[in-house]
Amino acid sequence: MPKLNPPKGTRDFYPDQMAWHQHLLDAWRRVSVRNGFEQVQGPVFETLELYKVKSGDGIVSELFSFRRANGKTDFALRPEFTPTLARMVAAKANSLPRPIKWFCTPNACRAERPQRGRLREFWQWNVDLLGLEGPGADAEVVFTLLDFLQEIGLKPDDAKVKLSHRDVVAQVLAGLGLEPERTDDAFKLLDARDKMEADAFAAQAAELGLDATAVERFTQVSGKTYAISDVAALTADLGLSEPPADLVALIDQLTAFGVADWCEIDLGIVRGLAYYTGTVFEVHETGGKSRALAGGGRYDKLIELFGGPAMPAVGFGMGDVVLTNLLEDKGLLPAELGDRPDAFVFATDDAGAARVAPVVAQLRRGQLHARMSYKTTRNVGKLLKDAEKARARFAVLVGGDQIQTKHLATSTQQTVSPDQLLAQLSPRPGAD
RNA sequence: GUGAUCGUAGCUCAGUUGGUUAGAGCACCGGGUUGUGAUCCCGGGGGUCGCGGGUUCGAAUCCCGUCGGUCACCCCA
Repeated sequence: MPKLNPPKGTRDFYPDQMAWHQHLLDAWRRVSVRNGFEQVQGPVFETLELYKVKSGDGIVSELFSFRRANGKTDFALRPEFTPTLARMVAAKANSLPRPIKWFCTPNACRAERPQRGRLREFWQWNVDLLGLEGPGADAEVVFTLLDFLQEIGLKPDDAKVKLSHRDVVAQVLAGLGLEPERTDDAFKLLDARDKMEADAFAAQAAELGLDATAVERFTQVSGKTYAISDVAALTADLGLSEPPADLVALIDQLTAFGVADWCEIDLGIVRGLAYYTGTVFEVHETGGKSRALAGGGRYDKLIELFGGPAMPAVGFGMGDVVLTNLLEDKGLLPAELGDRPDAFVFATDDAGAARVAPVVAQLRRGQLHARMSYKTTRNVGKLLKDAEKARARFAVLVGGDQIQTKHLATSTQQTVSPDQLLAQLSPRPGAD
């Protein structure tokens, strides 16, 4: 038998890792729900065709695609959730109450070589708000994202939402003399900016037909971030007579949601995707060079593209890999996340051994998380140590003639009758 | 797909110019100290040195190849 390794770029979740993974999924869900989003789910594979709608044939090499033996249909493991979401919304667009506020936390697979922050299988939190126009929807989605970052222990010093707006950037570029049909090329160049030498960037900008002054202004502005309160400086640097209305409206809404201190403006953010139509944003670690923690924006034409009615939409995705890396670096990964037992039951003498199973059964039927020792030793010290290691709230010492409970945090020990046991061990609000 | 770098026990590592049956600490498992979370003691499982060739009387050690991990490029929905 050859070595059976997990496939490249996938992870096995042993109990320790699974405890964190579940904690993360729970946090994503908790934050989504309190922000008014409903959970959805779709298939882990779709027809290959679905993934070509948005991304074209070029996407195929990045997918795990397959065909059944003797089958005629090509399928692919989902590389992202958005096509599924668009398909689901398009299919029932006219019967769904609006706005549509959905979230999900699916896994996704991409056939790329793994590296830091990117694996071949990952989990991604998707939050989408459809059927609602205007910057208020954009801001609510951004608020939800920030609500999570705060929930997980991050502060505005740790990470920032970099906001931009495609129309504003396009407007600025036009003002600098860019031909409208070259706007997409300019977006691509902006997206690649961080990985280019300054003069190479300037040279390519010049190729777009911008003159020297325009290139300089464009370079300067796209490489700079502005505090959300500093739109005046941005306006001046852009040489505009008044602040861009779209940006001002968005800022006003974010301020109303109380998250201005998390946000900054960075017109260099355009996102690679061609389908974004307005607001775009990414979350980055402050000062960090790692890839974006999350990214999203407005995609008002997408539902149409998938055969649905015209419907405005805004959303974002956040992967588990980069986030976990960041939290690990910052020491924010919580320790001891596993499920704590309410009781750890063991026998203190041979007569007690026969009574362990009934006690455990009673506790479990009473909704308690009860574990027991599988050891034959009657060494109470050792067994208590096991109870402690299991992080149980109570040890239950079962002897032939009595049952004792020991609250491990306080070392309070008392003898209880069998019919009192369940009530005594049941968690009370406010207690541990 | 391109490039760099690393592979000895679950983890961190040791292993002398190549030389008997490859070691330690921690972790894990069982037991003891006639028992209450410490300390201590005894015992145990676990490695074909990533894998495959080659050189050699002899390879964890030298050479070649390959696989895997990590990082960067491409791409990033």
